[in-house]
Amino acid sequence: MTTEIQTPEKPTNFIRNIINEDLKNGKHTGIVTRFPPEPNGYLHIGHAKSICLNFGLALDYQGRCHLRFDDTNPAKEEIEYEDSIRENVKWLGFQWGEHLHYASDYFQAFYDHAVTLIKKELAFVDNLSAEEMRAYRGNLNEPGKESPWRNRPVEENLDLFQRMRDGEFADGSKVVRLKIDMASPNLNLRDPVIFRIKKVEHHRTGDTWCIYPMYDYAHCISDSIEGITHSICTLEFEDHRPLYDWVLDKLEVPCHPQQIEFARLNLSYTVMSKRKLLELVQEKLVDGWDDPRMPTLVGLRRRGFTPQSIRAFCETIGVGKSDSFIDMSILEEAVREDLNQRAPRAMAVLKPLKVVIDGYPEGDGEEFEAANHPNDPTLGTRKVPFSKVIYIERDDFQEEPEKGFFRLAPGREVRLRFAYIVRCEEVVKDESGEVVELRVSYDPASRGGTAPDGRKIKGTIHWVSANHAMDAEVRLYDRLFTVPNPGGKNEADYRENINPKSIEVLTGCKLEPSLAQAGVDDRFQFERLGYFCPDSRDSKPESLVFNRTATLRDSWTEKK
RNA sequence: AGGGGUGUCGCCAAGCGGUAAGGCAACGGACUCUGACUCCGUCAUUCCGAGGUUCGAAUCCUCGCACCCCUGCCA
Repeated sequence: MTTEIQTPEKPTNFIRNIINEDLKNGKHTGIVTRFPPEPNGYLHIGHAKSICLNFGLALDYQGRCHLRFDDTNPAKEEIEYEDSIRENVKWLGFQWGEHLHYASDYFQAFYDHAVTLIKKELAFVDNLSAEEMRAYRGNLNEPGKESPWRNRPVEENLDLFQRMRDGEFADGSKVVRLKIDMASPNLNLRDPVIFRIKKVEHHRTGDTWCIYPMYDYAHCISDSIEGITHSICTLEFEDHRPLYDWVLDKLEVPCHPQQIEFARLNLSYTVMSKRKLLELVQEKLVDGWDDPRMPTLVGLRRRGFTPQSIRAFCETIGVGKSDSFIDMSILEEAVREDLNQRAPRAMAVLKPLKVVIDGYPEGDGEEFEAANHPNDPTLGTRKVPFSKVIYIERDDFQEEPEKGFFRLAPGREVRLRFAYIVRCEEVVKDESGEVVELRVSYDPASRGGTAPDGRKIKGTIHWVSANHAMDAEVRLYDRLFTVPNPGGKNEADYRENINPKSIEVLTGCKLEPSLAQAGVDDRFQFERLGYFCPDSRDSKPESLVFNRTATLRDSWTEKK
C-alpha cells in the first residue's frame, strides 16, 4: 500500500527520511511540527534555518506548524521580543494560522502532571540549595548522591508543592525534582529539577504563578498537548531526549512526539550566540539589533535581504547532524541570485568624477530610454536624463591604465551606458595633482550606445547627469568580522576581530532621478556596483540613504 | 563509571551491500551596451585510519584516531 501523501522531490535529508518512513508504515497520517522560540532575544539567521525546516516540512507534507513561545522563565523574557519574533516569521513568509501557542497556556497542566508524578512517587520536593544540589550531582566521572529529602512521604510532598505554589517559600528555597537516577552517566537524568520558585511577574500570566516549570519538563508536555508528531531541535538537546521520553512515558498524555536533533547553523565571519549579539548591541559596537551588519533577521532585512533569498539559503545549506560551518559567501550568493532576477536596474555614481562633454549642447540635454532589466522586458523601461556635464565613477578612469583595464583613460573610448560613446581628450587636475575633471568628446552617431560603424567598444560605464542627479548617502556594508570564526575557541576576544571596514559611509553620491521614488521595500541593482535598498530607518525623501546589500561578483577585481 | 553525537571534493550534502547525486566555490571557454547575468566544459578509482566479512563495502563487523556536546533552580 502506498501513501497518498506524495513525497516531495526536494533535496532529501535524514528528517524527511524519518517522516517518509513514519507516513509509510502508518505511524502517522500527517505531520505537525513546531517552532518554539523563547521570547528573550531577536531571531537570527540560525533561527531562520529552524523556521524554514519546521514550517517548510509542514508545507511540503501538508501538515501544520505551530508557533509556540517557550515562555517558562519570566525572569528573562519580554513581550517586545514576542512581537518581533511573530513579525519575523511572517516576514519570512510562513503562517501558523490558528496555531499560535504559549507554554504558559499549559501552566496548569504542568502543575497537575507534577502532582501526578508526586503521587506516583516519581517526583519529590527538595530542600537542597542550589550549591548543595551541585555538590550532590557528582560530575562527569563520578555518580551523584541522592538528596536526603528524596524519600519524603507523598503527602508531605503534595503539601509542600501546594505551599510552593501558594507562595509560602522564598525563591530558591525549594524545587521539585524527578526521581530518576543519581548515578546515571547522563547528567540530565540525575533527578532533574522540574519546578522552581520565582516570585516574578510573568508577562502573560501575571502573578497567578510563582513557580515555573523547567524546559525539559515543559517542552515535552507542550509538544504532546499540541499533538506534535516530530519535535525538531538542535544537537545539544540530544542528551535530553531520554528525559523527554521519560516524562511522557510516565504520564498519561495525548501522544508521544519524536524528538529529532539537527546541527545548528554556523556562519563564517559573524557570531550567532545570543550573548555576543546582545553585547554587540549593548556596547554599541553596532547600531542596534537591526544594524545591517547583524545576522539578525531584522538586520538582514534592513540590509536588503529578501525573505526569498533567506529561504533559498536555508534550502541550499541542507540539514544534517554533523557540525557544519557555512561560508558567508553562500548567503551572499543567495541574495544575488534572487535580486538579479527581480531587482530593477538603476545608475548611481558612488565616488563621482566630473566629466564635461565637449561639443555637446548646453542646456537640458535629452532623455534616454533605459531598460529596467537587461533580461526581463516585463520590468519595463524608464527615462534617464543626460546632459553636457555628467559624473562617472572615479574608479572607471585611470590616467595610466593598468594592463587589462578597459574603461576610460586618456585617448581611449568608452560607452556611457544607454547614451553615447565618448573619448577622453583632457585630464584636468587641481594644484595637488588630483584629477578633478575630464573633458571628453562624443560621437553623436552613437546615440543610444551603438556605434554605427560597428566598432567594438569593450568598456561600458555608468553615469549620472550632473544637473539632474540627486545627492545621497550610501552605506557600504561588509562582513562584521575579519576572521572566519570570530567566536571560535582560538580567537581571543571576538570584539578585537571586528572589521573596521564593515561599514563605509559615502556622502555626495549621485543618483539618477528615478531613485527618488524608492520605497522601503524596493531593491535595486545599481549597475556594475551591486544591490542596494533605501535604509528603512534613515532614508528620507529630502535626504536619501541607501544601503549596499551585496556587491556584484567582480571577476576583474578578483583577478588582480 | 563517564555519557551522547559526528567524520563522504575547499564549504555544505545525497548515499541505507551492487560499483561516489546535487549545490556553492575553483578552473577553462562562449556570449555580453553591467568585467554582471546566462551558457558550455573540467573538478572524489574514492568515502577519518587499520584490519575483517562478502562475488561485491562509503554502506556490515572489530579496533583505533579526530572533532563537537553534557556537571543552570537557562532554553
